[in-house]
Amino acid sequence: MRDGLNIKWPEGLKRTKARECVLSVLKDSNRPLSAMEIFEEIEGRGHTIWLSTVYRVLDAFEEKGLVIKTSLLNNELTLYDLKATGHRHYAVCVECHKIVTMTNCPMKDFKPSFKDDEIEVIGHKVEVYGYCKDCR
Amino acid sequence: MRDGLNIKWPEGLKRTKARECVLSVLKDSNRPLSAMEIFEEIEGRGHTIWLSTVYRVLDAFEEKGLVIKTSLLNNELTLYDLKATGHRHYAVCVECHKIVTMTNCPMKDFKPSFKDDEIEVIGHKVEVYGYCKDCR
DNA sequence: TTTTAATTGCAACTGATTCGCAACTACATC
DNA sequence: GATGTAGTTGCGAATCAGTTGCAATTAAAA
Repeated sequence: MRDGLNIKWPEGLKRTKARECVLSVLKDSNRPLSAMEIFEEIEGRGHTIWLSTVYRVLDAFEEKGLVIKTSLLNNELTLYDLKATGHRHYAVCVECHKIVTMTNCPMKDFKPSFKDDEIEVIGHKVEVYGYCKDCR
Repeated sequence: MRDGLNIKWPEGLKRTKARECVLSVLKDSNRPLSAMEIFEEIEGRGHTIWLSTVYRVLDAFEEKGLVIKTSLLNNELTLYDLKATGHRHYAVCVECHKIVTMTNCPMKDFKPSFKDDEIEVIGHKVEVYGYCKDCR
């Protein structure tokens, strides 16, 4: 559960039960979730939804900038989180796949330089992997 | 084509035609390649190979530490490169998917801090995205 | 209340990757 | 050089996360 997120319903999206459910699950989670986890949480709360609908809702939310999609561990994990939680990076335990939020960002004050072209940078992704307390 | 890579044949792997082909294609490329690109390049050179074999060879090479597998753009791209080219990161053009090598690393001299756990860091991945010269 | 475009339920599909297994081959041994 | 055999590959079938098509449903504008 997280409070203090100021989330406005994205313009142009109808307020449907499926979308409310997905948004609510994301709000209540303190970590990014996979589509399957979101699906199971919604079912667990006694609602009915289809996994394909979860994907479609997440796509729509991502397009509206409400949600960020992140893949970790070379595609083993694809996770979704509210953008309102702010710019952040994650560390993944290679053993148990626990996700730990990083509280700083290496790209702050860093200027990438390139070899054969000059890239106009619009974003970046940082992923740290290692062992969590329980797994080492 | 790249010279100066000191690559020794990994211990415990038989020297087969399929593996020689894959290794040679990786050596000759100046950028990371997808399994499909490697497959097509081998076919283009007049050899025969199966895509599943390419995957198996790449897996074996990765396990032996000869090759590094990297996924970019949330799984849109999965690429393989020789580890001998050294520690490096890539920038991807979100438009044309051109891959540009970064010549520096933001994680050098950076100490990540974590929120709910202490991760023993064993590695990291950095991905920069933006627009290349041709696409902006 | 009516209208209608957006959304969902549902099932079938896709594309990248993996798997199973028989046939083959590199290479150690005779 | 011939032989044995564990490791490898050819080949196709299977898998699996995610996507798509379409008819039925629904939010919300009129």
